[in-house]
Amino acid sequence: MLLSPSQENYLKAIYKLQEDDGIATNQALAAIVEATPASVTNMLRKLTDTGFVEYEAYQGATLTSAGRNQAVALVRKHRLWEVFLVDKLQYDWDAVHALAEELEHIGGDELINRLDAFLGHPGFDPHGDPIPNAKGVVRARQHAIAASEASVGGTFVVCGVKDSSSLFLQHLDKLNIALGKAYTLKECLEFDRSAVWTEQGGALTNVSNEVAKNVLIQLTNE
Amino acid sequence: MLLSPSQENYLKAIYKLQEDDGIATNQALAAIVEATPASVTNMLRKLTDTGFVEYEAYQGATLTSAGRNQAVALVRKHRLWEVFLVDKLQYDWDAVHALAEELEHIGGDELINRLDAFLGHPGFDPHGDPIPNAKGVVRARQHAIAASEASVGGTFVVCGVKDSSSLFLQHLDKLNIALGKAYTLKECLEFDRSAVWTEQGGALTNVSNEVAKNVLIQLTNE
DNA sequence: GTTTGTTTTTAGAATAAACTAAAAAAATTA
DNA sequence: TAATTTTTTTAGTTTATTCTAAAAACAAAC
Repeated sequence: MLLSPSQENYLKAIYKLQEDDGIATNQALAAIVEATPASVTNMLRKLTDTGFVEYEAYQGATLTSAGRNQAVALVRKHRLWEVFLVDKLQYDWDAVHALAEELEHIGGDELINRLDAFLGHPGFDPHGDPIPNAKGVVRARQHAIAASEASVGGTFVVCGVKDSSSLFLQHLDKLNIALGKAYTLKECLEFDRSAVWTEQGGALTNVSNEVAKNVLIQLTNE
Repeated sequence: MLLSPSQENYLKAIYKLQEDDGIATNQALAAIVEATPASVTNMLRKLTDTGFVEYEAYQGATLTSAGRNQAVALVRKHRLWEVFLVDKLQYDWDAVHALAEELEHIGGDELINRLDAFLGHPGFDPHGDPIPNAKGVVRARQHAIAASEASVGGTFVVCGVKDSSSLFLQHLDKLNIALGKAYTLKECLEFDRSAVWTEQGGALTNVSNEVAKNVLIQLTNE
């Protein structure tokens, strides 16, 4: 069964919503695929007919296993292309999403498996999100929590972001926060719930709670 | 002005026909873009309205300079992606056309210029066709003639193909003929106009006239 | 438990790109 | 030149995806 780019985007959107919220409502889907709720109803019909989605009026959409396979394959393609763009073409991590969004619809398994091999079978994309393998298995990020959950004195490594919008990623660039960097949480400021992080080198960074909530970290025992 | 993949394909087709035959007829276009002549008429209208094509009923289509710029940019994208697929992803040269056909519609100048740099600014694609530079300048292949034009005793290097269909390229693979290889034309056989080529190493290859007409060579003075 | 408000669906229409079949123009042949 | 063939265009449909506006269903609040 061959899917159009548009249909693929719907499957990806349903997948994302199911992962995040458990339920894919019509309106949430409309926001993601940038269409009206009426268009979403239409497309869900079609995807139900072709067996990728289960959907009953007013009940929201669920992926069938065929649908989930497609969605995971798309996530894999998206994230591998992002790795390519950052690692090989030197793009900044905040600039790759839109291009990967186009590239993910190209070719089939052959292309993406070759790309995967060329990139050295990376486990994570430039935002720290795990890359499903060729069989569609998504390895969960272990021990990742939001930086806002850390306790004073704790040490951690930045391993991902919750928000991967350009705006947020550029903000992290300005704060000089990047994946893989290690910090100690020095203190939490009562006034605005912002935090002070120190790098190994000693540099101080003031991190707002809004930012900390969207940075994923792994605690280190040291 | 933003063009759809379909519109881009028409521009590329007109460009190709103008280069090869001088004139882009409705029917020839239909064959290339795989549509009916009626659909071609429709699209030529639209492309005329948007200023990429000059077209009057029954007179065939011509690219405006805007149209030619677009077409050359597409050729550049197509050929650079082919280099990527062969050099980096280890595809065979007969397998890359279809994928490049999809990839060429992705992204803009930024992406393709980064890809170009990553590949080391290649001058030719895997079939020996020249790659237009970022300014749209297409360097002509110098001294290239069809292998069928060589004279007995002459030495030459294979530098391209006229036919880049999968079928033909796979045939060349079977004959062990590849770009960059040097041969001497040993003899021409009267009976079926086939030729005998010898490699430096001494290996003999029997080449039909049909094949020789589609292999491009550069004569070497030795 | 009505009323109010939100979400979803229906119904009908728009757009892009393709199609078929028939008419018109151009090219070729007799 | 007239007749025939080929090519191109016109006219009217089709398909996929989207839209708007109105109706229906659901959820919440009084």
